[in-house]
Amino acid sequence: MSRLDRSLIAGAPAFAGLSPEALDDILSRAQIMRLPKGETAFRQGEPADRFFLLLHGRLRVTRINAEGAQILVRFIAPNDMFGVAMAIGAVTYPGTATAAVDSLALSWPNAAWTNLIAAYPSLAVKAMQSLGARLQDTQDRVLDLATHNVEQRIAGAVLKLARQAGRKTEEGVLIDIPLSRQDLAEMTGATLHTVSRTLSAWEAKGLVDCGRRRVVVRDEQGLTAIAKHAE
Amino acid sequence: MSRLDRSLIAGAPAFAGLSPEALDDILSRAQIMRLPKGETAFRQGEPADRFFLLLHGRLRVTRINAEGAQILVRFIAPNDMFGVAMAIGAVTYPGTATAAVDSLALSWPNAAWTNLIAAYPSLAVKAMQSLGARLQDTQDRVLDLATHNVEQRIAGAVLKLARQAGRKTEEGVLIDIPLSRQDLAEMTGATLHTVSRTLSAWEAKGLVDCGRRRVVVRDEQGLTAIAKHAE
DNA sequence: CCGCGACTTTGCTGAGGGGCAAACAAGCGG
DNA sequence: CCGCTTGTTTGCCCCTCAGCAAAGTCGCGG
Repeated sequence: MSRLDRSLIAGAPAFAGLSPEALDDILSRAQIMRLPKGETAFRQGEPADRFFLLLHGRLRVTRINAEGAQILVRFIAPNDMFGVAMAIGAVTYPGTATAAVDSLALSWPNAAWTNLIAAYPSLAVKAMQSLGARLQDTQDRVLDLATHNVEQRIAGAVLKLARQAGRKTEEGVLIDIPLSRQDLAEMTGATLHTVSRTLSAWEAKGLVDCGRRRVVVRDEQGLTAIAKHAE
Repeated sequence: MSRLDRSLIAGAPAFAGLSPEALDDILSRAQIMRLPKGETAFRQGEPADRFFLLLHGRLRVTRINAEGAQILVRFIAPNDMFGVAMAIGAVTYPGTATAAVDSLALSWPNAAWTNLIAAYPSLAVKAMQSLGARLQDTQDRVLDLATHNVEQRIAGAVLKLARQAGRKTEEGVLIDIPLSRQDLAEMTGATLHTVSRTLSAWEAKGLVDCGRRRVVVRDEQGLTAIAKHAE
């Protein structure tokens, strides 16, 4: 088995500030895995036996309820840790993580978690902070759902994605993840029909430019205005 | 200054399993505070310099956005820790905690957090788990908002409150917190008008019995049916 | 190069529920 | 015990948006 180079994880905030030896130690317990587009790292309800770090690509995390309704919880970006169910005391994964594009991840067995945070306490602090940030985000989303209408919510979601996964092009900011109308609907609590209608209207006004699973933001200002205060 | 007795915090899950000496040590750095009904432990946006443990009473945590829209984030029960902004790397409190009834809390300066988790690592683990549970809860709430209609959401909220703060009476399960229509509206993303109409309809059907800031669940089964599947 | 499946668009309809307005309790302080 | 503040109820209107239906399109796999 070829050794993994420590540069793989040096960029992850969770491991920031650790010594090269520590990184090597951490890496020595990791397993690398390829996740071709469409494949899942784990599924909701499965026993949570490993945790992960995304090296490359993007994952989509979804959550489904008893009635079969689904939401898109978040996109995972490179250097994000995910599936840390053990840390939060969950025995099963609370969602499903699917590769939105061909991706590459490291994974560790759950048993490594306890050892690692004992050896590197900063890891626990970082994990808690990222959990806290996600809690804030999720609470903001509740506030958004409770107080904004659909058009405002879609605008907010698109702007957020543009910030998280935007790539500048000559036409505007391209959201660099395959993003269907259905995805946007599951992010905003709308139907794909309404999302489609809304994007069409925006396209007519020159705010965005979109195609099959593709959205380009042309007028960030305009969208921000809609997100804040639908006139 | 009178010493605080360790029995005060022995019941808190965060401190479960610690030795009496540890509890005394932790208590020695704490300050006790009375929170008469209506008073706040902290307000959203204030610099977060202390964290808390509720000893007695109930607190209501609210969060408000730039436009002035407000949601009720959660109720804090005795033995819950709250305001642990430092642990999650927040410099200001992300919400406002107000006493819903006369309450009693302990508080520690932020500086104590680092010392405490270093001395008692189980505290960090517990904190992470409770944070994880809250994240799960909040994500469920997003799913709820995105996929259920208002009546289902109100039913869900009432049932949850009955479980968290219910007290059996001869008429049914009384929710033992002053709970206005407005509160329920802020929990479910509805208007107080709609909440009022819904409760009136339920009262007519004998599902609940309610008055000023008071709700009694008479037919838990019936409410559960509504929450799951509005016919 | 064709066919099929996945994704998107658009029209129509109706109901859920928000906004507004006003009347109505129920405590609380004086 | 009265008046006022705070919380609640209810009616009416109208708009947003989901539901249903059906017709495109794009692109991949054979």
